[in-house]
Amino acid sequence: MPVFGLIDGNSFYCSCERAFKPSIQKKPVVVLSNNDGCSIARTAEAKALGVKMGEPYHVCKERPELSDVVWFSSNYVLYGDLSRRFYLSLAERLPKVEPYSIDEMFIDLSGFDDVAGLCALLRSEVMRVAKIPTCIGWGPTKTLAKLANAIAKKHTELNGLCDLTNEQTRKNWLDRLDIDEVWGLGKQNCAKLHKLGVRTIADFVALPPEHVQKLLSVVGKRLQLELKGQSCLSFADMETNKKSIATTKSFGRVVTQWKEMREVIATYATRAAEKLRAEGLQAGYLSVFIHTNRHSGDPYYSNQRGAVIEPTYDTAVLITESIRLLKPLWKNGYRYYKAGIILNDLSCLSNQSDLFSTYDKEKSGTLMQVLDDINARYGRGTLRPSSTALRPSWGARSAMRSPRYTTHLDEIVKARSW
DNA sequence: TCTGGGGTCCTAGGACCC
DNA sequence: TCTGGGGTCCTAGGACCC
Repeated sequence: MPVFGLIDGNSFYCSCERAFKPSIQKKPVVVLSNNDGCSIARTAEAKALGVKMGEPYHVCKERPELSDVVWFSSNYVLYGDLSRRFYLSLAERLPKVEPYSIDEMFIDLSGFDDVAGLCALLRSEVMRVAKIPTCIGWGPTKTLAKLANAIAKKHTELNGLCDLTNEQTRKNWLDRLDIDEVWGLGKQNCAKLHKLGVRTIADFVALPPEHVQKLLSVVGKRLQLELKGQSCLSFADMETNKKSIATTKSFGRVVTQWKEMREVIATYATRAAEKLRAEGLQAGYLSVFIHTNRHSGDPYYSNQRGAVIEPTYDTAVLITESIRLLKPLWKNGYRYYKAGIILNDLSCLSNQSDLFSTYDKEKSGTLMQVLDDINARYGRGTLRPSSTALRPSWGARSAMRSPRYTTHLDEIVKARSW
């Protein structure tokens, strides 16, 4: 029988910040979203003080009881690098590790005699190598592993481990836990189920499957089977490619001029193209959106447009197409606050020139390779299209970003300051 | 002044085809 | 009076996740 495990980092972004700052080990720590907009990671101490997930920073700042909180702008370069170390320390000891997000991985624990002993070892290794405290849950399906992990996190007396392979143990928990603990049952679905009087996970599991499918589609039906111990979600094939690549960001200040918006879109398209090439992919569908801020009281306007394009990974082509899509979206007089580019219909790139191609793919490939090589060596933005901005005035704020300790030599930890 | 960014999967409905 | 049906592809939008 397969055993699925889920390991995840506790308050991952905060733990990354703590890894290089012993002075904040016991302090309440919060990491903020892009643009220092709202809270996205909180330590237990910060949660105890009442900092909510997604709470705006400008509101938190005014609360006197939060004066001791240590705030950080997000530092994705640092978190990404520690996530890589986290992954490597697991991959060294396990046959299959499937990263699910930056801070959690599914692991294959099938066939081990002492799973609890192994998991305790994995936790201490991740702590040693990446300085990240973790929890591990496991069971016969992914959904149960995820649930076990949530239990381990909440119940500190379990020492970070929770085993749901035993049917009786499982039943005890399912009787006690509310349906909103289930991975995949969100607000809307829980509301539907509450209307039917379904409260606990055991209640949900007891519903007739046809009934569940009618209410929650095949997703709900699958969830129910998974909770019963019948595995429907297998380990993902690591070869499977991404379905979409996006660069969507709010600005550090509102944008009101067409000239600036054109620069935004060119910059985002350039970044999206870099991500695309880093994955060895090309895109066959491109969409662009812009909107104003719906919270600010400004007149709200939001629009989006997409188009099928000849599959490409070429920055210049993607910029041209993006600007073409942007033109009909633009309306003078609005205070724009966010824009984005989304690439879809991704396929592995081929260098063979298409018979009907309107541009020279071989030449484009060479040029992009040179561009990426130079930027890899000398830093992103060393070589860039003239329509883009390197440090634009509309760029995001991140006043409280910690040093990128592990990836930038000039930002390395100082053992002693002179 | 100030409320994230980047993903996945599923469904419905229109266009088009024979 | 009676005016097909079934299939595919594309796109938009909803719900969910971290």
